[in-house]
Amino acid sequence: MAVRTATTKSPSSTRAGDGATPPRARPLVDVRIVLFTVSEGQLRVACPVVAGDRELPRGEPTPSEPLDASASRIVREATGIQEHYIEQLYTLSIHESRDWSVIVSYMALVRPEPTSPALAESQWLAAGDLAALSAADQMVVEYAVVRLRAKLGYTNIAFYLLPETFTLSDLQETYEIVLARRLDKRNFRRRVIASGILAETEEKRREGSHSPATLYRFRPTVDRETYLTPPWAGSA
Amino acid sequence: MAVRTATTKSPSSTRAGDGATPPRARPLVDVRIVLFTVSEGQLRVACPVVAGDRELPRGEPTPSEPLDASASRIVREATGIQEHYIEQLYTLSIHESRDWSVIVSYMALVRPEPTSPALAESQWLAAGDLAALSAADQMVVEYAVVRLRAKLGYTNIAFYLLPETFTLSDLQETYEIVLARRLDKRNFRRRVIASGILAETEEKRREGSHSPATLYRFRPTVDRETYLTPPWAGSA
DNA sequence: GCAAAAGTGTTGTGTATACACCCATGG
DNA sequence: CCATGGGTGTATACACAACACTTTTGC
Repeated sequence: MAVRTATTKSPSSTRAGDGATPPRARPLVDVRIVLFTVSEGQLRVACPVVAGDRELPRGEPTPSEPLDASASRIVREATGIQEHYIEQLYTLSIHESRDWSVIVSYMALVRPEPTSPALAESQWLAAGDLAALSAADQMVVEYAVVRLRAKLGYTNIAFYLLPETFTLSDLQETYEIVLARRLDKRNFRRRVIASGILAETEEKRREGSHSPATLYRFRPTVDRETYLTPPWAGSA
Repeated sequence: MAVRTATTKSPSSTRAGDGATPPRARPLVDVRIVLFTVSEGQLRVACPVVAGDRELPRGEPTPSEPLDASASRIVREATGIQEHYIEQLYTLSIHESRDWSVIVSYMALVRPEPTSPALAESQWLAAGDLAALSAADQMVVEYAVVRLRAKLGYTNIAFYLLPETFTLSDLQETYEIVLARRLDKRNFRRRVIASGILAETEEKRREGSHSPATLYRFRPTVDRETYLTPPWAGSA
């Protein structure tokens, strides 16, 4: 079944900077980030208040950065937080308050730092209660949650939601919060141990009236995150 | 581990159209599509020649279309072909010939039409031989191939690379071409039958000196493609 | 009658799930 | 001594891979 001969001439009418065609109006490129953390038993999203409205951290890229670096910078500028993981989600074109924007959405994760969280607690919304956000922002968050849940299954990503060392129960709790369902303790432990991403530490944590729990850390192994992330993720 | 109080004020310096900040230079939003087909035993990519160079179909979005519709229109304008499937890949910011562009890349599929393929055969490059393309375009194609291969495994996507009806051998051949490896006939047939995505037709195809082969078609069932594709894929 | 592709089963191996009890500790 | 969470094993079902021969047809 060959693709046979018959040339259609038509391109170039929409070409970029070829001088012949007058320059078009350009959309605003608007990078928005869904920054997650887990705190107080909930999956939360950073939603700073800007001009009275809650919104996702957002901003424009600059020519001198790779796009992923722009996203990271925008997180920092909007929240004062440096995320621990960031990944692009999707790009879409919308109209919002008379602007034409191309929104490039990102998902980012930050560990619940015990020290200086840099963003008031009130500025974190539970992922299940997004009514305060614009429709576009809600859409982006919903999708980010889907992606985050999916990626828990086949990557190390939970790493970026936990402190340096943690117990297996901490890890399981994080999974359960993000997935919003209970997991079987024995199966969970077996799987996560078998996967080899954890290293047991010497220490144990003793708290409460029960056996002390072994602390683990994630192996810095070259990890499984490179699955559906493009090779260039982070060029200029 | 609560996220505690300490507000950092800093956003809004990078905000969009809030009049206070002078308008920044905006990048060109450049949509590029990797349009695949399978022909003559090869996975091929549409690379029309523009101004003497081979390049991926590309163009700018307009305010009145959803972004995915822009991509589809650009395919049509650049190749004369209406693709059968299209999906967004990734967005990145690059400098190419003095322009600052935000490239939004797409993967599209078109069935090898027996009738009027609308693009000269010479304008299709084998996916393994991309030397004629720019570095940025090669990067995009490489990634599209990765995604296409991955998606073969858990979606109906091969549907869009085959004619209406086809034999199991045709289907297997398409998989083998895209994946660039051989598959076991019995396992392949069992899996694909068990998945329930195929419907047997009445007809058989007789060609060559051997038994006639049963023709199948894909079930129009609501399909598995909705996995990692965001819910809004196709809004305004 | 022979070349060429269609079609067809079984077995082993690994992976995911369901499920319940004892142990160490602090108070 | 008791309440709390830490930690452990087994049986079953399912998915996947390896593997070879018979049948139908056109020439």
